[in-house]
Amino acid sequence: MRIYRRLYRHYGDLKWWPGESPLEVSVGAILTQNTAWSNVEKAITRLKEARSLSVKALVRLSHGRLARLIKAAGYFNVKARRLKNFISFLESRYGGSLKKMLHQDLDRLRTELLSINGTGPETADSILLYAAEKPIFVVDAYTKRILSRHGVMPYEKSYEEFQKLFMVHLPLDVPLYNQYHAMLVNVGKDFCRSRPLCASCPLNGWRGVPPLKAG
DNA sequence: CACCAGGCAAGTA
DNA sequence: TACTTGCATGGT
Repeated sequence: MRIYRRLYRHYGDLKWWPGESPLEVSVGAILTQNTAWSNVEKAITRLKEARSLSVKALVRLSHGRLARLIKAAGYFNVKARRLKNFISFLESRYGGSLKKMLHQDLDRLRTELLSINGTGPETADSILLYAAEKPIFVVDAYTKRILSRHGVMPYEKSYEEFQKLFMVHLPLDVPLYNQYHAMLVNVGKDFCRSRPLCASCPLNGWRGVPPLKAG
């Protein structure tokens, strides 16, 4: 896509990575559901301080203790349950080996992840791309907002429709999808927060769509 | 003070 | 199938 090149000219290589290990990436993917990443970082930090960012520790933790540790990420009761669901699946099906679980082929792993209660399409694809390094495009709120705003696809189209749009126009390439997603998140943060910022968005003029005007 | 942030599942009609 | 609602903290 030409949008990619336009964004690349603006940002250059980002080499974005939302975690230091596959487990940290997976935990972060669940914690960031409808939540600012800055709050997720606080929760991850608490988990590390408590030496609890490991499969064994997470299995051992009670719901209440886990919920307290991740409090800063919001929805802590829901997310504690979802983390437990993920870890329980890992324990029972793979003896706690995340590596083994992530080693499968993309389609099987995606189906498995989606079968876990609390892991929807975006969470599953984040784990697939960033933890398992499988070539799947991650669609998030920024992606839908930015593409619909610039007249590429209506906002109400499904997750899979947005995902297909990227994947039929681009090669299956992990670093490419990583870079593209990172750039879209940055566009969202850098230019979609207010109208004055919007005016300098690198995508303005795409398909003739002008920046938003005041009023 | 109000509003929003890198979703998802469960309930309702 | 297609809405609607609950979940919750921290930043602006």
